[in-house]
Amino acid sequence: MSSARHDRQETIKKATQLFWEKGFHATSMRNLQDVIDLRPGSIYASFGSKEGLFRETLQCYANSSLERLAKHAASLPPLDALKAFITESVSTAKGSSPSDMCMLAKTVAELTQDNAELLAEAKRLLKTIEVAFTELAAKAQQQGALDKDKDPQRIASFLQMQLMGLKAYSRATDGKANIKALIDDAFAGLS
Amino acid sequence: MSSARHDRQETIKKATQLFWEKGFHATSMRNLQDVIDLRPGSIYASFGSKEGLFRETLQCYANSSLERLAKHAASLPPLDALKAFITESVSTAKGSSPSDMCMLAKTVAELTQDNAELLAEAKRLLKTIEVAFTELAAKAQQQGALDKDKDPQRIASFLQMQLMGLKAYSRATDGKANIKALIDDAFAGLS
DNA sequence: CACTCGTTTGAGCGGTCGTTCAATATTAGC
DNA sequence: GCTAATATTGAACGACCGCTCAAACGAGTG
Repeated sequence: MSSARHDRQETIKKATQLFWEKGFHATSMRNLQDVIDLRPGSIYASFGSKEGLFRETLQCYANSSLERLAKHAASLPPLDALKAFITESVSTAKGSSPSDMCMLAKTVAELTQDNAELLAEAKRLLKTIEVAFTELAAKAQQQGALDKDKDPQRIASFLQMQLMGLKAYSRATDGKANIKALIDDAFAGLS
Repeated sequence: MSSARHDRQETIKKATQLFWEKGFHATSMRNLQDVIDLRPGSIYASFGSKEGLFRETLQCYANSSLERLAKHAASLPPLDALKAFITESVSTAKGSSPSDMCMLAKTVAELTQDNAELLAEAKRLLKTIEVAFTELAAKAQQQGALDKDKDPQRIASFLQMQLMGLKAYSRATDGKANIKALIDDAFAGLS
């Protein structure tokens, strides 16, 4: 269980791509077997179930999102980092990435109480991203880039909501819409 | 085919509730058979396939959305009607309605090219709602409630994006978030 | 009431689903 | 190089999927 012959991280990455593209229900185990090149026994020995594997892909996705955000925060002022992160999230979603949607938002949209644990996990991971937003918003206030009378929490939830809306709208319009204008409008009330 | 013994509209309504709640893939025909109280033969005689029935539920959902919007537009100034519609869409979604999500946005998020026709239909219906937004935005400009140098098309797409984001965020937070504040923030740039 | 013809029924089809487990292959320790 | 321990394989399982169709039903007509 602990020392697998295959590269666990690599396996999760490949599974993430597939789940992200097709969603939980539309992805079959046989689909996964082909993509991650493992037979059912190995998958179940490593991850326990389809749900178990999916949970790890959610965490993988959330981690890489947080890393992207941190990368921008390291080289840009907080508010610019937030805008850069959101712009990147929405626009890179148009081409190379599996779906145009946020995988966590897509999961929250798809799942019901029939998969309560996965639904709760996706919500929890979204919250961790929002917390990172809150920290950056607070930092922006300290640096005077943002009104100090605004609640950083409220700004963070607003940005999270914008990100969800932007990705969903981008997908609904096949990226034909003027996304850049929409992002500018979204940030208009802040800067 | 044309004269069914069951109430076709009532059947579609019930199916809409179920599809809206669980999504296309997670809703089984046996599920539907129970809810709409028809046996498979009748369903296939009336709607042809699961996809055919789903398509009609999408149209049913879009129509009732457009009717709600028209209802508000009949008794309120254009901009207030838009805000009332969005507020209603997001807040009624918290309780009685099947999902907290917009059924069309949920469908666009869930489906892939494996169901290309349904995906295209959901996108098309979203666009019809956006067109209604555009008309109201233009009317608001004529009445001086909105800057005339803003493109009504751009305002409409912004509002559509906001609506998608609000519903998705509301679902992700179990409606615990301060949705009213978010709506105010969303409209802050307009009024 | 008998006949007609479109509607409804529901058992059941072929296929795919997530999952299991005995058999096999691979590695690590001596 | 043998053995014990562990990872991997893949055929197969029961359950459920979307869907079909011969048979039963029932409203309208004469």
